[in-house]
Amino acid sequence: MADGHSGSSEAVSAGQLLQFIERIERLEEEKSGISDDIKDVYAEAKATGFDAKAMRAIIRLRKKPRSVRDEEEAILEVYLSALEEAEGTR
Amino acid sequence: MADGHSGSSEAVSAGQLLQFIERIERLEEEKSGISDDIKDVYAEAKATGFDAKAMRAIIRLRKKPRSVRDEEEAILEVYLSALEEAEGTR
Amino acid sequence: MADGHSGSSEAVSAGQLLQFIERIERLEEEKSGISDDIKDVYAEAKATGFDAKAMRAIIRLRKKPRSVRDEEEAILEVYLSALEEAEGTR
Amino acid sequence: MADGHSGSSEAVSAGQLLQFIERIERLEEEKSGISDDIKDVYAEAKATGFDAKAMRAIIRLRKKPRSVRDEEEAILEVYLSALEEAEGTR
DNA sequence: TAGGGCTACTTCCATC
DNA sequence: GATGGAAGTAGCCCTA
Repeated sequence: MADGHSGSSEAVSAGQLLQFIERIERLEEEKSGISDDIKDVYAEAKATGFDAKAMRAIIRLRKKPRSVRDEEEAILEVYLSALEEAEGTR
Repeated sequence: MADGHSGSSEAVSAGQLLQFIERIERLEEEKSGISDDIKDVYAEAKATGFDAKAMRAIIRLRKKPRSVRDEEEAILEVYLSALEEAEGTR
Repeated sequence: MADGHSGSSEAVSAGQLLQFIERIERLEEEKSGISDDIKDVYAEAKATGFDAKAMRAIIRLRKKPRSVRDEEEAILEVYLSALEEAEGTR
Repeated sequence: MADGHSGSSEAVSAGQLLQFIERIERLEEEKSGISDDIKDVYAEAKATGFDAKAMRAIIRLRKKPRSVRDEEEAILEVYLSALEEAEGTR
């Protein structure tokens, strides 16, 4: 064996592990680069006179429609059944 | 019965529901008060010259049973040596 | 000096640190106990026939009024100004 | 001008705002896609027999510059010995 | 084992 | 420039 303590299957595992780690690290780098880009856009918008906080609010709103509909429908149902039950006490 | 659809069992349910809700709300208030207390202690410690981050690390360490901690460290070591090995083969 | 390496100020510091740590740990224990109580209430409610998810929705709703009002007013303002501007393009 | 209150500069602003918003939304979509990719890699690694938690720990370690890591460990050690000392005096 | 809820951390913004 | 507070995000756990 080439080195003092490793057989081929451990070598394979070690190599695989390293590959996984490095793939993740590359992806996280990309992700972080995109986060920076987003920051830049906010900064540019701010420099143009826009309010970042308000922009975030808008983006949040535009993002919701799907999730919001789900959640608010659920809440509505809850309210409705709660009301039905509460009306039973009158 | 006064109205067309509610009987005493719904009344009971609605009352029970409200009681459950209110018990939970009281507990959450307490919990949130304690969170505030914890923040206060960290602030006080910080004012005394201690490093909050390190304190958090210590508390985390003390929370985990020794055996768990040892095992996690062991796995980590194994992985780290595997990576060293793998990097050594390039 | 009593031991081989510590002076009284270090002793004080060490004692203070320990006290801070233990105060926090006690508070976290209380907090975690309350979390457990909350879980118990949910479990009890569930056993009584209520839907925990719906209960959570209700509690969320009842909790909001303050924060919601803030946030949704803010969003409303944003929307209003955005609309004012967008109308300028017609 | 067609309406009573909007001039070309508001039109420009509204258009700019929309452009900023859409740029950000596109970037956030990319970011979220990458997050999904990362999850996939962890899942694949796990299926291969690796422990995701340990992998995260490694990635965290590799991300911090050696100097930072050393310093944090040093502080932690100091605090830990302080605690040992303080507990020894009781 | 996948999903959702909870917790904790980090990052960002506003204030002094 | 620092500090505190708030928001968004990631990791963990527990249930179904």
